[in-house]
Amino acid sequence: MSETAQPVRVRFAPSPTGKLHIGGARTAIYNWAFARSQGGTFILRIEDTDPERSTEENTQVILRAMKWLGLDWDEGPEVGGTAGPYFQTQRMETYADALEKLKASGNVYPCFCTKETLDAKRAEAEASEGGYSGYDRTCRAIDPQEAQRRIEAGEPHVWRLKVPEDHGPIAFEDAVYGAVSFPADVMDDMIVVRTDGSPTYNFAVVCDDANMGITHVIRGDDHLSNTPRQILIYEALGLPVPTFAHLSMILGSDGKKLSKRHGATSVEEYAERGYLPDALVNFLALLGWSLDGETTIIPRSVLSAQFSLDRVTKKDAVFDETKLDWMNGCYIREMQPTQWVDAARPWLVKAGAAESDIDERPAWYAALYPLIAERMVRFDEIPAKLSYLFWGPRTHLDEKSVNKVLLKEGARAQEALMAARPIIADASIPWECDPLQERVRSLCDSLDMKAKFVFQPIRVAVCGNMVSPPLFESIELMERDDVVARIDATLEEIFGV
RNA sequence: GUCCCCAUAGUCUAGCGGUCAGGACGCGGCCCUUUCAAGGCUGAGACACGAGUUCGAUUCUCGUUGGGGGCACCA
Repeated sequence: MSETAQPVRVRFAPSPTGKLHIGGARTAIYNWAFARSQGGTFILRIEDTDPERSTEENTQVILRAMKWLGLDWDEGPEVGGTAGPYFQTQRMETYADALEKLKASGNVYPCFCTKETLDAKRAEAEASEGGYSGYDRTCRAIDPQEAQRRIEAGEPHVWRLKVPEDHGPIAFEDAVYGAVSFPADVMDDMIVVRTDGSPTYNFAVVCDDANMGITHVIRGDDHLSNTPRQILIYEALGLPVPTFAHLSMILGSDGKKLSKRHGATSVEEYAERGYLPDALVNFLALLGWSLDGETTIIPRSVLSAQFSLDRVTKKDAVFDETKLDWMNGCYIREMQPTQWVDAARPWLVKAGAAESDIDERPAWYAALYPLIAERMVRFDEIPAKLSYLFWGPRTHLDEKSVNKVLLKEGARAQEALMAARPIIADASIPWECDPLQERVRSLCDSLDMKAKFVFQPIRVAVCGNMVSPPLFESIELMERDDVVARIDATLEEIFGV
């Protein structure tokens, strides 16, 4: 990025036609990281020119997702900026100005062909041997005087770019793909302004990027073929062409473009399922970029300092949720207990905690962290894994666990439970993990049982399941009477004593 | 159909003419252990194919095959 001494300005430009999806999020992350690493400016622009599909609600969802991901923008909605406004629908006069400029320079001409005849021609061409190869330039041949008369007579028309006849191949140096070249003769005279006077996507993008002083256009691969068209517009407008950097696609596990049937595709859904924004950012950053090929846990501080376009891959990447899970677990294990409580709050409530209780006993909730941190990868596992802490005196026995640990062991399990019960009920023993555990361990010796034959029945009785966080660390966090009550209930329910 | 792009294990990737082809997820084994995890050690697993260029190709060129994207008065 040395050929331009000017400061870096990049933008992420989503259309509010849906939620922020995974692919868009990665594009946003790369733009953000590139701006941060270059000391540049990161701009957020909303491309809402499609009134049919754009909604205010989607705009809000996108802004919320950006904030959740921690991708702060320097210019854009809510923060403003000198290159605004940042909604395309509010920049209509800039497109009108650009059109006037193109008319004046003769780089554009009116086209009176109706959508219907165009569609018919295209259908016909597609059915024939050669296939469709773009607009046939019928109206380009119309005499300017004649065209002017028809416009004044009120005939509906669009404006098309007059692609130079003698234009050589359109070549550019993509920051990711390297040298890319398109033959100019396959470019048709694209529509730049529609019948209703609104700009088409390619035209609006060029106007905005130019007016906003964008130096690097970092966007999805699906725009690679649009790039030569946009370059033609830059040229017609006499504007400098920015550096382009195209990003490969993110595919689903079946190698097909990521879509609804692959499950969660929006950032919002990942938040709801209990992924940490730092983990998602880290994971997405690595989908097409590497720091050194070795490092996988990359904090955003490193990302924002070390990101570089020359380490971006050209190959499409498959989104592998298994690895995201692992990475989320890594980030959970690095949290501070109080931080974890904050993040876990909605799921703790689902597990049975009262909001007020979380506020009143922060230390107790923070104590859950060491019990669960290395046993969870997503926050939505919390209800299933920690609800036993909120059962009070009742227990909810898992059938499979009962069969395997209590019924199958029969007398031995009953014996262990009955022997452990007085220890747990003994008020002279401090209600703490270590002394309780110590006493139960020595019980194993006196009963001549292996530890698991004593611990597992207690675990099932108290936690309801043969799989749980550490037993006495959990018991310590509960009330003695409740624990005893659960053992009694189990004894009665399973063994009838 | 046409134009453009891509190609290292199941997945994410390192590599930029000579490497035991490296790392991570996942998978197998062992250790630890009251369950499950986490952690440590360890094992299996890849250069799509075919021609060139070269003393030597994963790496450079061409072709084949496979995959992806564009070709709208959508963005």
